[in-house]
Amino acid sequence: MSAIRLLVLGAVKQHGRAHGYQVRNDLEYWGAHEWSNAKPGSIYHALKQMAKQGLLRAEELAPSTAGGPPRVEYEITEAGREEYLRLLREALATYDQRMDVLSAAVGFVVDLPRAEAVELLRERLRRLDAWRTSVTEYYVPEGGPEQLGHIGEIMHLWVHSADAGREWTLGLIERIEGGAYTFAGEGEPFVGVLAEGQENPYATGDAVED
Amino acid sequence: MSAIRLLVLGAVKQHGRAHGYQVRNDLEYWGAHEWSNAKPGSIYHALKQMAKQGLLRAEELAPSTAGGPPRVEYEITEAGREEYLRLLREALATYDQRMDVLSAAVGFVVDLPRAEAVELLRERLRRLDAWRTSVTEYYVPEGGPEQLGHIGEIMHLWVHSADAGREWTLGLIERIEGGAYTFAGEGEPFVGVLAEGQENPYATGDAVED
DNA sequence: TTGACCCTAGTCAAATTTGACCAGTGATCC
DNA sequence: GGATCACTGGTCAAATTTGACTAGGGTCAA
Repeated sequence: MSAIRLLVLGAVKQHGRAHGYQVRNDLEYWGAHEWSNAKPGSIYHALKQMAKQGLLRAEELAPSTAGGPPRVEYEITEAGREEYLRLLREALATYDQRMDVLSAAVGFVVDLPRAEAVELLRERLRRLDAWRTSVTEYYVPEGGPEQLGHIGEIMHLWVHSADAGREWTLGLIERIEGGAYTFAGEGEPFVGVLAEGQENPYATGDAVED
Repeated sequence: MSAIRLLVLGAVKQHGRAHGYQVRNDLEYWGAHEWSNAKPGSIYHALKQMAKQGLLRAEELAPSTAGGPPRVEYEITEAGREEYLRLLREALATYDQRMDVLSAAVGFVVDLPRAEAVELLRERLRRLDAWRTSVTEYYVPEGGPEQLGHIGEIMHLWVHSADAGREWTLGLIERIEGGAYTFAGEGEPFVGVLAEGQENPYATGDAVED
């Protein structure tokens, strides 16, 4: 699973109604072009595809404001809302060592109730531990890890990465349980989209290197 | 960059001469189907594509041993060898937070001279540090990180991940400088391919979960 | 006033990736 | 002795991703 569907669904949902360029702009505002595969082609493709699958409702507008091809505005459907939550839950709970998916999920995590967010992160911990165990048990030959030669370094990398992921997840759980942030049903949600006409402070900056 | 080209080039190179299924088997032996996008379709596609680009030399054989479509055997060309080294060096030095690419690179690192491997890992450290700095500098708003709300957790994740990557890289450099493993030009290289007829101890096991 | 840019809003072909499927061969089971 | 299952060695269509390109309009200085 790539992060693009989650990002695009989330952007359309937060906007209420958006055309491709707005989504593209939001993702740039979030810096997503730096840490995910949010290229224009991918975004427009995802929009069209999800509209075809009933996750979004598309409405073609006349090319009024400017020249160029006619714009299409999208709204999220009920099925899209469900898919959004499904993707979000999956991204939080699974350990697939993909920072882009996890980053996107963290950005949307407050769309869930606080208790559920914590429960999903705990599930993440369980899967991380299971993975760590299976790596150490499964890939260690009888003669000890030295038998593997430099290949053992790959295992080392994985275990190290699992431990780092564990630590970060624990910290996040702690902060959430400690009352940080505003989750679903707790008041004014955090707004992360650009209003119409608002300039993007992060646009085309001398940004994070790829 | 995905890891598939590096993996396939490396497999063909180690084999000297290999057909698609052998490559597929080697990658499974290395567990690559667990941690990279090494599906059959990707492997066969990469072989054909790289043959078209002159990185591999293809030779069609009669469908002798078994039925089914005629097999194609591949050998690495000089251009392929250069591309292999280029991909390997790039994968070691760049910080793109993709575990699959890094894992593949670690698996092949002993194809380089020891000193070069260390130098590439040092470059990796430099880029990691640069990334960490740009994240903390660029994404912190004037009012302090609290302004970001839960979005700050994404930054937190990145910094945490950069620090973990730094630590692992430092450890690896230390072990390599301490004389571990056998690098290019230092004697018998580590053999990581399945000989003809050798059974694959890791095939279709109850493997690491995805 | 025109040429050099940038901004908006996308399109498109090519490359890659996914996941399902296919067609022989050989072994095993009952 | 026929069914079935696993292994070998792939193919193929569909989905996705990439990266370059398009086209109209505005701005701004020479």
